[in-house]
Amino acid sequence: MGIQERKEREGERRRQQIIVAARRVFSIKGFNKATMEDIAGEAELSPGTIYLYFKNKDELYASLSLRILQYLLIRLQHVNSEKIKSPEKRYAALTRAMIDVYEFDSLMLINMFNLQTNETLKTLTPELLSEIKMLSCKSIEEISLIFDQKTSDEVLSGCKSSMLAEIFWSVFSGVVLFQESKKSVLGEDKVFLQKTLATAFEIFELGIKDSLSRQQSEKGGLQS
Amino acid sequence: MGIQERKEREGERRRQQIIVAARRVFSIKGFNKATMEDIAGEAELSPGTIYLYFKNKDELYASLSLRILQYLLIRLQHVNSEKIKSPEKRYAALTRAMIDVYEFDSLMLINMFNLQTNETLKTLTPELLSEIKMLSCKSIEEISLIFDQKTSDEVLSGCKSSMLAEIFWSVFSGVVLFQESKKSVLGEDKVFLQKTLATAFEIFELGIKDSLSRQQSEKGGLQS
Amino acid sequence: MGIQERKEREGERRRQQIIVAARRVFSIKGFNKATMEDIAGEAELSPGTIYLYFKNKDELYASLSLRILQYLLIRLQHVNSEKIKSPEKRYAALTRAMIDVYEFDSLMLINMFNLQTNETLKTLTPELLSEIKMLSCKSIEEISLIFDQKTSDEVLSGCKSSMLAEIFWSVFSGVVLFQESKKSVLGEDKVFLQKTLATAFEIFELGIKDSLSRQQSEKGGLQS
Amino acid sequence: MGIQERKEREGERRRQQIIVAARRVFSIKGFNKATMEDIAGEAELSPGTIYLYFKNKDELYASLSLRILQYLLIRLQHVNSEKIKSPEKRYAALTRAMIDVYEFDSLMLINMFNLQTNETLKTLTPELLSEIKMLSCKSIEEISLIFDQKTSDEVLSGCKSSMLAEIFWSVFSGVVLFQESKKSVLGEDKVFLQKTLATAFEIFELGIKDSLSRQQSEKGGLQS
DNA sequence: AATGAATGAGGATTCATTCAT
DNA sequence: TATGAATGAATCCTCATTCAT
Repeated sequence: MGIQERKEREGERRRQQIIVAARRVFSIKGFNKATMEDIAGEAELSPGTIYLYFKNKDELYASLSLRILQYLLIRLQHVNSEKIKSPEKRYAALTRAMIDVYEFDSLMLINMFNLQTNETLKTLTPELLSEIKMLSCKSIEEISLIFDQKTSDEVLSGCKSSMLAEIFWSVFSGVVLFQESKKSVLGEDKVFLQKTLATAFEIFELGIKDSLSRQQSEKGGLQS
Repeated sequence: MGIQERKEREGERRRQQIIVAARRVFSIKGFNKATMEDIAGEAELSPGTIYLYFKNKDELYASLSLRILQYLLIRLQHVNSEKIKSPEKRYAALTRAMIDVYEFDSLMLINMFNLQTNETLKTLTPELLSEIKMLSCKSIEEISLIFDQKTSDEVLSGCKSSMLAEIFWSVFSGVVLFQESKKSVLGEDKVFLQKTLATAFEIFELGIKDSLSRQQSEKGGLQS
Repeated sequence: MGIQERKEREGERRRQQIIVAARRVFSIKGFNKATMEDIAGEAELSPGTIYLYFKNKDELYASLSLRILQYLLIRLQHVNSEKIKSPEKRYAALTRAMIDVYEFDSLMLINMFNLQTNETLKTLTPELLSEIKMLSCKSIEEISLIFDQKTSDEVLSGCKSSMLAEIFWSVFSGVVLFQESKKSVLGEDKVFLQKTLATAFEIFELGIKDSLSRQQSEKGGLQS
Repeated sequence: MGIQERKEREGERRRQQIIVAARRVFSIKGFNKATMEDIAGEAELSPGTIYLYFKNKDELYASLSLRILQYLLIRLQHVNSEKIKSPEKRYAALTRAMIDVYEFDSLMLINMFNLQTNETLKTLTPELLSEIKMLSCKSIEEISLIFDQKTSDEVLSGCKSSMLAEIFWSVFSGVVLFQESKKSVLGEDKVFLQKTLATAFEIFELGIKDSLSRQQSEKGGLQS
């Protein structure tokens, strides 16, 4: 048992070793220009070894997303598990969670966003694909839940909260990707992503609050 | 001259023919998996012919972005040229412009957002790259100007309006990309992108308004 | 039309050029040890060109069999079309046909026999596979027909003639392969295959004749 | 010594274990497509272990032939050692021996026939190669001897009997391989190989008898 | 003796790009 | 200008074999 366990842990370490190398190489060279040999070299392994842990290049790339998605989901579930009553505090916790995720591994986060609108998805193992889908859906649902709880006492339907969740997620991904693109296109050196994110979330929060209060008084607005 | 002109116009038609085909193929297969032969087949031309009009695959891909960026800039400049006084109406015009751009060619728009954090950028001709940068920057500036005019009479600094512009841009791209990713990852069939976009902009607008009014009274908040 | 035609003929020439090279290389190095680069080199083409005419290595290998199978079928159909009355002469024509096929291209013939009991079959295009099956079946049927006509006036059922055809075919392939193996295993230099084949066919003929005459008198023997 | 012996016996058991697994895998996937890992898995051993018992893949494959060849030779020697006088009974014993060999291990038999015209031969150790050659030659010689004895009192030269032996061998291998190919190419489900073999041998026997009797009377025919 | 993770050379295949027509 | 056959470098991936444990 102890041996079995140690071996599995050893294998997991290898996987991480490869993932770390792949992350570095992919983020420098991009998916297409990065070769498996590059990654093997970065991981100080031979190319063949990578294939002991990942079926092919596409799956290796997609696996990068998995870790950040897992972290994201755990972080969001944690927010919900705290059963925060005040909507404002719940929203603040959500915002904090997203920024945490970003800080946890921004490179992988960007990889993930790229993956999601990418041809690579179409060539993945069904297992990996459904794992990614499952994690994505669950995360959106958790965000939705945060908004749902928040707005349940404020007369907003569930359908509305899922849309809020999607928009919130969009704002997040949009800001992250835009900041990334600024580096390459707009030539900005220092990126104040956190500040921008915080501002974006703040604007978003204010907007929702206002929307809610208007709905209470007018029973109109966003529902249409 | 007449002949010269007709030839040029003929050439421009060919370029468009190729661009249209490339747009279709790229949006179905993605940049990496799409081959020049695919595109040539779609355009009912031979591979060699494409190289008479585009230096290589990367430039062809980048050209797709160029057209939409040009349209975007023109649309934004038009908003500003109208010298709308009321901040609310100016914001509404901006929102309308963005949705126009989206409807003009959503496929290319998505391509462009992908391009920005993509390896493709790294291999472009300097001319094309700077063209893209220039258009992107100008567009952001135009948006910034819209917010600037809006808020100039509302005690917000220029730095603030450029950040608003960036966040607005992020929200836009985030929503567009998220809707795209929903198709492939989340498995949604019908996508109500326009509605989502409208809602996102509405929330954003409410948030900004609230932020502004709070600033007036408290002289705090977002500036920090 | 003339241009179209010339191009097609040009393409067919290329195919033959590749097939000839492949035949040489496969027969020297065997399937596994022969590389596509070897074949390309032998054909004085680049590796990529081969893939314009053959889907992959397996299909190229299988295509070698196609030509000999086609020749075989035509040769057998010709025998049947001659409507030879005398059973002895019909059998002689069959024997001659088989030896012709062998002389036409013995290397390809051996390749074909190897192919038939080979894993390669499992990875072919359905089209190519069914082409091979069709040709094989038709050839056996033609042989069967030769025996059928021969024995129709000799009280043998169709089932019997198809078995005769299979055994005849087996004798043929067995002799060919054995002679080939003698080269590599038994170290024989000069191969008297024709003589051996002729003898085998002669023995086979005598055996059938005898069998038939016995059946007539005894109504027993082979049918059981 | 006791320990030594037990170890050797243990080792021999392992060899057999591997051979049995290899036979299965090779016959399902063929030589090229079968991997050492496949075989190791089938034998419930690790890849490394196989290399303790067999020098490499080629030798393992060749070893499969060795066993059947050894069995064949013993069986044929047994026929000759019986000193059967009647030519008919000797021939019947030969036929019985061949069918025995087929039944002993048809999979390996087919493998062996494939081996003979295969690239594999070219990479064997000289020792193994000469072992195979030796067994093959001896077997042919034994068959030849059976015919020789048969025909010695029937005025046929030794050259003639060796040719008979080769043809007999060819008929045997041809029928076996053809039946195998029927499975994959002709799509037959039930294979009446034994019956076909019996028929083929019967035809062959009748042919030889007839040939011999004709020779006696005419002093012509096959000798040429 | 047995393992099985790691190796890395080797080969099939692809595809952007060219160029003779 | 247009073609599309040909190219061949580049790269993914396999798998027989090894060797430290």
